[in-house]
Amino acid sequence: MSPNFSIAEENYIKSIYNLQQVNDAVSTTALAEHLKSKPASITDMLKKLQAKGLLLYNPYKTFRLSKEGIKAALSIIRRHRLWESFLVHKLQFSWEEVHEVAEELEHVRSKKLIDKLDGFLGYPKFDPHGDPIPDTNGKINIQQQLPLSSLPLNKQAIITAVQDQSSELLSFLSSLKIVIGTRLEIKRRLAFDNSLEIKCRNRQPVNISEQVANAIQVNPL
Amino acid sequence: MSPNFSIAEENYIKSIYNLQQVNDAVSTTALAEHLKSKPASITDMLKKLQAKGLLLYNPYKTFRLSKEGIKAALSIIRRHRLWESFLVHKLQFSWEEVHEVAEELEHVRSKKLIDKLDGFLGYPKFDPHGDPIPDTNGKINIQQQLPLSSLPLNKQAIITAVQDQSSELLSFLSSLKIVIGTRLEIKRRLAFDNSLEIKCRNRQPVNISEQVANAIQVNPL
DNA sequence: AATAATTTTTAGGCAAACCTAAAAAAAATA
DNA sequence: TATTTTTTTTAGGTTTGCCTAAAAATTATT
Ligand SMILES: [Mn+2]
Ligand SMILES: [Mn+2]
Ligand SMILES: [Mn+2]
Ligand SMILES: [Mn+2]
Repeated sequence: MSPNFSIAEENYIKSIYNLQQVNDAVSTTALAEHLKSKPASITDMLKKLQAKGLLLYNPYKTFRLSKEGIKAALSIIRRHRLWESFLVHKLQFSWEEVHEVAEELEHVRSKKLIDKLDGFLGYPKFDPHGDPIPDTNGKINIQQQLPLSSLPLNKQAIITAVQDQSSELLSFLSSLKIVIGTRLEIKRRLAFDNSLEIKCRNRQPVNISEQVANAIQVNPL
Repeated sequence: MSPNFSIAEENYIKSIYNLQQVNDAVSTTALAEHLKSKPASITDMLKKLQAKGLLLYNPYKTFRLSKEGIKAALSIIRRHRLWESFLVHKLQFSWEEVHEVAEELEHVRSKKLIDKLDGFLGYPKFDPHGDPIPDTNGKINIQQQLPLSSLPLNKQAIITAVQDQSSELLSFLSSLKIVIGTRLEIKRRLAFDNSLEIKCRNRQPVNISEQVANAIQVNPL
């Protein structure tokens, strides 16, 4: 059946998947930073993943997940996002607290557990950060979205997702009442620092930095 | 705050706790069998646990958990039994399937997660096998019970727990409709093999072996 | 009490997953 | 293109948790 990966291997597979979504070519250093480890450790693991057929790897050049590797990544991501949904909707965690706990829960490898959890939650399509949840066959609907920083001025859009790396960012957005589904538009863009003045229906406009605008994904109306 | 133990350490602590409940003196070989490893590996870990102050250890003689070690064990057992309850009552697992999955879930170390899960389940006092669940402070109510094999003839009793090591045993009992709360009495004891003929109210009597009777805990009425 | 059997520990090794420092390759710059 | 800088890999080492085989201690038997 489906092979069993170690926790370390799973964390590598998921990180590589996430990085290659953004940038087709993943680098050893980028992955080391993402995983808070050292480049030499990355190389060790790249060789192991290649040996297991999960990675297409040209030493000194590029690497990316094989078909097999992507399948494994989607299964881990499914677990991660379902647990996040459970924590928020059943245990009343707030959206910025769940990532860390899900980072551990995702490694409990029982297909039956995850499929039952999915049903218990009512087969959610998105996690609390707006990211799509792969179904039991690993099918994922990547939604059409762009970073808020690329949205034209005065164009209405709905927030579809927020990159959930940092819980600080998520609680900051919560405090501004900026959540998944919030409708907004950009009123002004400062050339000086690329910060944005954004306006939600019947609310005071607020200013956000370029970095924050990059982390927010929107779907233009 | 509370120190963090590795998964291996947690499994050792829990096994030692369980063994010393039955038999005050735990032996290296017994622990090795319980953990499906080798005596030499046990000795390695005993030294580590002693160094961390979790174990009172006299080489070549006996060992048992320190106060600190018992506290750690109860916390792991709390997690294990709450997850088992979740799996049975929320995800409709059957009682013989849950042990294996809970064996992994128990290692997710987040006090907040477990306390919220406890509330979500309605602060259950017992797990699906009838074993008491320690509360958030580690307090556990050990119920007055004895193995069915020690129950006198013709004395009514209620099943309070079943030792859950083997899922085979649990599904066997399910098929006989013998579950937690079932009221029964022993009608006959065969000296030949110590097997028992047991009778539940308005049901046909059934025969069970000495080993099965040892695994069933009862509370005499 | 001496010997035999059993249990436990020690000695030495291995694999996984990390690390630092050095070497090699690739990319950037002059 | 030659040189410098940056990136990546290799070499060698550590810790954790496991193993087998041998030695030591304990317990059982004569
Ligand atoms: Mn993880
Ligand atoms: Mn998420
Ligand atoms: Mn376990
Ligand atoms: Mn149980």
